[in-house]
Amino acid sequence: MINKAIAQLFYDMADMFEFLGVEWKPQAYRRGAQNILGLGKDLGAIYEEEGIRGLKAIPGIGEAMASKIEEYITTGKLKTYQKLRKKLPKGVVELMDVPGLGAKKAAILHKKLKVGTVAQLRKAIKQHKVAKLEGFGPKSEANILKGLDIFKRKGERVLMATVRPLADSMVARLQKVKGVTRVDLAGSMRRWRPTVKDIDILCISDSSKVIEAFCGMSNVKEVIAQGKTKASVFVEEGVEVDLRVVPKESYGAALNYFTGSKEHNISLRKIAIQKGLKLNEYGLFSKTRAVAGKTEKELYRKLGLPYIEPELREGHGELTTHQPKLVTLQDVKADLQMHTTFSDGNYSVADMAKAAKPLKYIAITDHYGRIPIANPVNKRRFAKYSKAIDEANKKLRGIMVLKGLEVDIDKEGNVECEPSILKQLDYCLAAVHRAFTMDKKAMTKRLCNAMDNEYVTALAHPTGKVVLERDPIVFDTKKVFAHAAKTQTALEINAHPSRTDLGASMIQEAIAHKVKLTMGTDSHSTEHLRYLEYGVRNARRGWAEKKHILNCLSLRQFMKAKK
DNA sequence: GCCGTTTTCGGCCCGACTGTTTTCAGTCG
Ligand SMILES: Nc1nc2c(ncn2[C@H]2C[C@H](O)[C@@H](COP(=O)(O)OP(=O)(O)OP(=O)(O)O)O2)c(=O)[nH]1
Ligand SMILES: [Mg+2]
Ligand SMILES: [Mg+2]
Ligand SMILES: [Zn+2]
Repeated sequence: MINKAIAQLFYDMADMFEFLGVEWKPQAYRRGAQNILGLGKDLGAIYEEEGIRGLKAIPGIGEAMASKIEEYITTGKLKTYQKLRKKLPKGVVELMDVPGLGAKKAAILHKKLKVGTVAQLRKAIKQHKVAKLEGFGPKSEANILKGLDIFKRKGERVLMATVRPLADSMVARLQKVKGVTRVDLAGSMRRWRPTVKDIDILCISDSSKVIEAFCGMSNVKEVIAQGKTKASVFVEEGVEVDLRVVPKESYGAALNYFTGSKEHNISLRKIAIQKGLKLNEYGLFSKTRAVAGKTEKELYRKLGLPYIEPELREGHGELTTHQPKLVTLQDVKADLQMHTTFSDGNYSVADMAKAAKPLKYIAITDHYGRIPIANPVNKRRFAKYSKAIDEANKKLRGIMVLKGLEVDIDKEGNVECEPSILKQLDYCLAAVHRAFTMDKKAMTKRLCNAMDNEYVTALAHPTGKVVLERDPIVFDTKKVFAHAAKTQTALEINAHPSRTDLGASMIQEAIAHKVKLTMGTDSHSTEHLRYLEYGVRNARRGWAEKKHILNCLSLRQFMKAKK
């Protein structure tokens, strides 16, 4: 999709406008970018079908941005962006990425000291030139250095799954503090974003004692800010943790505020204004009288809205689109991707099956083919593999093991496995494991060819991305999703946190194309089976319902419904 | 730059914490 590229250009333009002190355009461009990301439909397709008018129908996109989108679609360039960029090279705007430096201060540094990069900023501080500037002082220098050396750069993110245990333990520690009656994870963690910038924790307490306890925790390396109602710390684990403390009667409003997203919050606050009310983290107010605040449900109701699930609160149309009943973990009856000692897994077929209960069925999908690193099953070892699954099924009670494989797709889209083997499978995953960079057209053809194979049940981790590490492969989503629907090939929601593939927006797009989805944890050990919850949360973020995911079916129905 | 059944002009979410500002701007959530 071209959407991401255009949204990024708009975000960059917003930063540059902000740096230049231009009013309102930053907000406007960010809103436009945000809404483009939440579209679930390709801008190119919209332009093709409905032209400029279609583009202007997108909220936050008017004359100016629509014609910029048109320019980018037709020429692949954006003149306004290039002009701005010429004036403000990346290094200059990146000054705003230093914690504590915003547009105003960055602009002063650039203007008065000719600082154009982070390295030059460091040098200026060493010469104590910064402290002499108006609006700066000795503490500013120290804080900027801290920001550079200790804290993360703005926008730097970590995998949510890696910090979740830390977050849970900090919640548990806060629950033990005297006077604290409730603690919740909030922010992007409560929304189950695959990556997070920080850990946000909300608690109820009438005293600010909890703030002292929080800032004094053993893993706190640096206290960034500490006040009466909130504090921010940087912990040894290398992440920022924000705590917000409110009284009981504000808890619903505060949980809503701190869960976000920012865009969702702003939309709710605008609705409040329209109703002559005011919404903040303490409650919903008519003049000074609280109309709601204790619970989130009450808050949404008083705003005339249904309760919105946290996973949907991204400012992606959740207030104007009917919210379906989203899939839940209990709906999922099976885990459809995992590995055993037959390839690169650490446990036997029976071990994985027993650990996967109370699921009703699983697919063992060991690697097949030639990648030596994954110790793949091959033609010679397949009989033994097949027999092991049959034997396990004879002994197992309450869970059924499907015979699967994860086979490679070659550059042309051929599935690298003999039909004589494929036809013995209950469930065949095909995946791109090499040659990730290809021409878009060729990649699209490659995936469509693979789906033409009558034995391929689903494409595993369809985009091949590794979160924060490897970019997705590039293909024409419209063509691939249409072909998946046509050939009845399912697309996988790989639940492993570092895959999260398909991701939320593509899940939404796939559903719009009537594509069937499957879900698998890609477990290589029994420990990984719990990642199924991440898969479900990701599916919910993609607005998926039970009916969209094949492994919500009973085994019998699943066998009938799959390709 | 975008938007509107009370507006085509005048708004655009609202509050906490920090530092050098002697009364509040900047940054952030
Ligand atoms: N009303 C309002 N709320 C905000 C604003 N910025 C942040 N919040 C709220 C919503 C956020 O979800 C919550 C936590 O802020 P964070 O900066 O930690 O963002 P969030 O956790 O959503 O994402 P992250 O993964 O941390 O980048 O605070 C804002 O400008 N206005
Ligand atoms: Mg956060
Ligand atoms: Mg935060
Ligand atoms: Zn794979």
